[in-house]
Amino acid sequence: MVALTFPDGARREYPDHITGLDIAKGISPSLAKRTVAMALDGTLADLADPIEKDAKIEFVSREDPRALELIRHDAAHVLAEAVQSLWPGTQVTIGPVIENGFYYDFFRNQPFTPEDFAAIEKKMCEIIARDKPFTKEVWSREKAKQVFRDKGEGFKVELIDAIPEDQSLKIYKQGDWFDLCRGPHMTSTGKVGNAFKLMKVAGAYWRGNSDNPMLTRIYGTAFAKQEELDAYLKQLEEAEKRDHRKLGRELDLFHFQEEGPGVVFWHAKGWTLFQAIIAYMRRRLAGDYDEVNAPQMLDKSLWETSGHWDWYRESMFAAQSAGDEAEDKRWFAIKPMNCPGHVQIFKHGLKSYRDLPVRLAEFGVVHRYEPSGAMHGLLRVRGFTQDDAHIFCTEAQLADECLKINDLILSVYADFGFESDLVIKLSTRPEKRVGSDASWDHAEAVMSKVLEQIAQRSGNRIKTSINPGEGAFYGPKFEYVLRDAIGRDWQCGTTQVDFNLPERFDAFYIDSDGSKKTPVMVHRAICGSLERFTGILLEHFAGHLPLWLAPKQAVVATITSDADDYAREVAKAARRLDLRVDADLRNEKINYKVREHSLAKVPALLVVGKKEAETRTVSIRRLGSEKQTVMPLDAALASLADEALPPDVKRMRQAA
RNA sequence: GCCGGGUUAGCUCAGCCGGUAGAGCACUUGAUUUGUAAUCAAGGGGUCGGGGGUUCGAAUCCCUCACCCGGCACCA
Repeated sequence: MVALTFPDGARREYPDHITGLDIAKGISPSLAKRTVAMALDGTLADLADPIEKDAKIEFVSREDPRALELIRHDAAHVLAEAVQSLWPGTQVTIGPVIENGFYYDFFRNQPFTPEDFAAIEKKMCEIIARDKPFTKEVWSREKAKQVFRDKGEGFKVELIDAIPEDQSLKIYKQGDWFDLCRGPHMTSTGKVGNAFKLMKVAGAYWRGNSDNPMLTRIYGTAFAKQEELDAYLKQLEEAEKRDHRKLGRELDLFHFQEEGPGVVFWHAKGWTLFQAIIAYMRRRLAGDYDEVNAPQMLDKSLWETSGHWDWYRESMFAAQSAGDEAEDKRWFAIKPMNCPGHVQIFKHGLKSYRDLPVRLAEFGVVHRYEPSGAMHGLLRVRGFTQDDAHIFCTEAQLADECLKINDLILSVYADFGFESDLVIKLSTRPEKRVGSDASWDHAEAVMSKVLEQIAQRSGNRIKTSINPGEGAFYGPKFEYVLRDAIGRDWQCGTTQVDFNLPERFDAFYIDSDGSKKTPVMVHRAICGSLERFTGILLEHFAGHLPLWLAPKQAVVATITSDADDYAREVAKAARRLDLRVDADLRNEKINYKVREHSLAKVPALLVVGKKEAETRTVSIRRLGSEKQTVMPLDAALASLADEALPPDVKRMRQAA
């Protein structure tokens, strides 16, 4: 007998091997009908599974949030059946559920195109309408391999070989069609419903390895209800509207062109925004860091010493004299990182333990030859500016330095409007690395402890996790992941502990006992790539930047030319308060001007007509609002100037 | 880098099966002095991404290169 506890707390005994379906039927036929799966002790399972031990049982209906992944998973199977019935000979591989839907990878000589979607979706609807039950069978390894081999499904055979020996092989049938799958599934294909949509096709390597054949992946999404699907599609449209590449063009911030793949042409307004971010970061570093600047190009020998030449040569740019007759035809590497340069600065002159920690910061421009397919607007470029720093310290100072960096990172993110849903990941030693296991053991131990402390100090507000094998080649790292206004995650900051580079470069300090010691080096970035961070900010704010970041903070717009002199006066007074202001004296209707500056996302419009000129007031209209507020000029400007203060400056003023 | 799709005026896009280019916005000029998201009119602007091929004839078909987009792989 098994004892099952129901959600209402009732506990009943049933014979061994009874299935969820039998129990549901026993309770009521309507329950059995609307139940698509069950959860045993919180774990989803097939409703037809026999129950072998005592558990808490819940019947999951199609509307249950937990059913969503089942709907999507089942939809992936339906997709696979549809594709194989339309194009026999297409091999199936895997079809998992992902964040916003599902995909299925197929192998076929002729890739699919979105034009095939209509036919596939039609076939999927047929399969769903047929409403065949999902049934599960457990096959022996031999039988499964034989069956799939006979069907010409080579990829499935490979998958079977990869399944650990102690796991049984489950086959799910939906009518005649079947697939190897770990499940669980709903009771029948009809439960998928019609709120699904195929989204896009893409190439994807078999098992994620670029040495393997390329498969065709079909992405789709599915929801319990049509309204949810519609809402999701709407949300995608919204995300498209805040695409920073679109905003960059519309707001005249930057552009790219063919001659410079992956390098940004910053226009005046974009550069103003970019510089506002750097100016903010500089203020945040003042007092703790020394800002330096290391050369853009250095003899490649330095990169050989650091290990970058070995590790990343394919991803580096190098330059030499363009003259055929030049005496010095050495290769200079254009810096892909600032660290070797900073080590040279540290090494210049003898350092005492009393000098440590030495914190060298640089807003250095680095170049990396990113794979052509990786480039993406500002988010992935070949030339970018890092808010980089390297801290040279003693072992004893290491943990404190990491915590100090953490404090700075969190407070910077908060100032930019990223306060919640922060995740910090610890990436540990990769397979390919430099340095002894002992030094990695040590570095990882220190960082694990620091990570714990960070989580504790945040009151467990910050989530932490481990990324095994994802560390840099010279040391483990923390990765700071923030979440934007529409729920997307971005990895920005990083803290990397490095016991290797200082040693490779023979960097040392004189300890209190007069001996030479190798310092520990911490690499850290807060925004990471400032180009990328600018792109993230644009998408986060949908181009509607807070006043302190907006490149054009206000426009003074006249209604008639009678107000021209006054408008000039207003603009001048605003500039005296360090506001970034333009005057729009064109002979245009105020409607026209309002529309134009609103589209340009200017945060504040100061409209002046005859009335305002006579009373020395301005009519303020804020972006996103139709409301107008008439205020005396001085008060209006003072309030704007106050709002335009960067958050750190505001804090300092308030403290003073 | 790999797979697929794309590149037509400053921007957004049309141009069917081959017959040497079009719209709206923007721009320039003129008129309009206007009260909170587009005033009217006229005008200028493209060797259809580059190169090659097929053809009497190519924006259109084929090849190739570059760049862009969606994924994959990569991201010191």
